[in-house]
Amino acid sequence: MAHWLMKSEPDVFGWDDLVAKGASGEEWDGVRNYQARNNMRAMAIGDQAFFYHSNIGKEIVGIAEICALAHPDSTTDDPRWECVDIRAVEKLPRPVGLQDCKDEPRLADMVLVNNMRLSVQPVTDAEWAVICELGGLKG
DNA sequence: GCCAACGTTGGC
DNA sequence: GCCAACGTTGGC
Repeated sequence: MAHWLMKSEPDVFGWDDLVAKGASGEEWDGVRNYQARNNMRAMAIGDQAFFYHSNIGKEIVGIAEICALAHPDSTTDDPRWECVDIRAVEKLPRPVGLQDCKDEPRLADMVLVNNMRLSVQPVTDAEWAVICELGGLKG
């Protein structure tokens, strides 16, 4: 199973908002970046993604799961843009901050650290395990 | 609120 | 196809 990381500004749409959507989840619309879109196209049902709060908090707060494959973004008529649906799975016992990632040598190559601006990123299995550990999950 | 980094757009 | 201008993102 592949792993991902998705960013959101919590004052626009945060972890609590995703939890409130329940099992049906939420359309991850509004992405206008080819790399991010390509990542979403590569997602499979059941893939898991870290949910990252940008700007406010700057930390990974929980784990979400892909519950719908990439489909046209309903917020635009532009056929280039697609999005997946995600739903909340589990909150991290301890949020993992951006600084925590920068301070962790095993995460030195993480996209979050090196290409800060990409809003939908792949996460390697090794990085996933490290962050689960830092976040207080068994993995 | 500022500004640096990055991606996209559009003129040539 | 290049590159300058512009817009957006996101940390600080």
